[in-house]
Amino acid sequence: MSRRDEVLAVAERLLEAEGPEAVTMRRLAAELGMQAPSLYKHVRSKDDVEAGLQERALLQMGAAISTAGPDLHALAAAYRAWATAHPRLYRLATGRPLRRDALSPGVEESAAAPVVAAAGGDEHRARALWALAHGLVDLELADRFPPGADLDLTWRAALEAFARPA
Amino acid sequence: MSRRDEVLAVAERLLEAEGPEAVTMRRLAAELGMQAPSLYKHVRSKDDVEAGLQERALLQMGAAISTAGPDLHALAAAYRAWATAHPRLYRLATGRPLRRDALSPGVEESAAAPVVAAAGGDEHRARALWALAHGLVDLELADRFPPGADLDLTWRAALEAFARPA
DNA sequence: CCAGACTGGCTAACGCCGTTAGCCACCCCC
DNA sequence: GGGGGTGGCTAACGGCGTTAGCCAGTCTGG
Repeated sequence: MSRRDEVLAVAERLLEAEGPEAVTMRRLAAELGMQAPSLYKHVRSKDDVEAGLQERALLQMGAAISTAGPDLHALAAAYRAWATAHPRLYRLATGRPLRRDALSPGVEESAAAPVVAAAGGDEHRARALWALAHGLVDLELADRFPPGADLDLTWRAALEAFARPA
Repeated sequence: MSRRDEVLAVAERLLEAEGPEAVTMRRLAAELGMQAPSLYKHVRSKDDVEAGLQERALLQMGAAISTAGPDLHALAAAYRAWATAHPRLYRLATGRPLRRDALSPGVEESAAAPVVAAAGGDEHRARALWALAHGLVDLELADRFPPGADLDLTWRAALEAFARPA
């Protein structure tokens, strides 16, 4: 585990526990028992830290949903479960543009593969399904749905549209 | 137009023209020909400014999509058109939690009404449709789709699932 | 007609932020 | 045993949101 990964691990823990405003260079450094400028020996910038968190999120999420198999409902459940278990990491990862050049090769594809499989290989259907899941999660995490709405039912209604054969 | 609304108008213009990092209290003040602390005579905090922008976005977007009528494709096109015409305002508005207490009453409902209508009155279908549109827009604005993907086709594929009768 | 309050500007300052420059102790290898 | 890389440190800069405190103008009630 490189020093950079240690920083990222601390950042992830801090982000999830106390929210994005707690993830400052000074705080990260303190958590690692050092001073803020020393962080720059392991990490290029704060943006670099966030890019690292984004990649971590992609990896974790890809792993989580690839265990679900090709069933649409199982896949959706896994997606939703991971996102709500790591809400701040999810929002940080999807909230910033994807830096493909800073990403280890293959990460993006392997995270997308289960979705494409569940969509029967149709890339447009896969993207639509992904967008549906992301939209539901994102709106839920941003408290956009009226309080008391039964989101289980909403997910069922949403997936039914996709499950129905053409 | 109250002084607060003037601040919000400048903030919106600045946000869309130069991005969120340009919307600072000092910059806003300069744009209005005053010093930063004077802003606090018209606005409670920067968070208050962002809440105001969120409400503005909701109002504008509600107006934009209510002109589309009950047709699913027209509604989706209007939604997508507004979001891509005001990408940073869209992301700011959906990126922060909805402060219902700071919202003029009725704003949320009237923005949601066209979607519910297009979904045939089914609230779960309406939320799913909303999430689908939001997800597509949000992922596109965050550069998550592979470059070169034909998003028009993706939107068509997505809407077909919802248009198909049960 | 004038006194008082209210409005809306100002300067100075605080504590935080990310980041850079420059320094130095340690350790490993030739 | 000396040289260079590694990984800490302090000091500092400019920018951020925000507060305190001040004051000129205006408007209003007696």
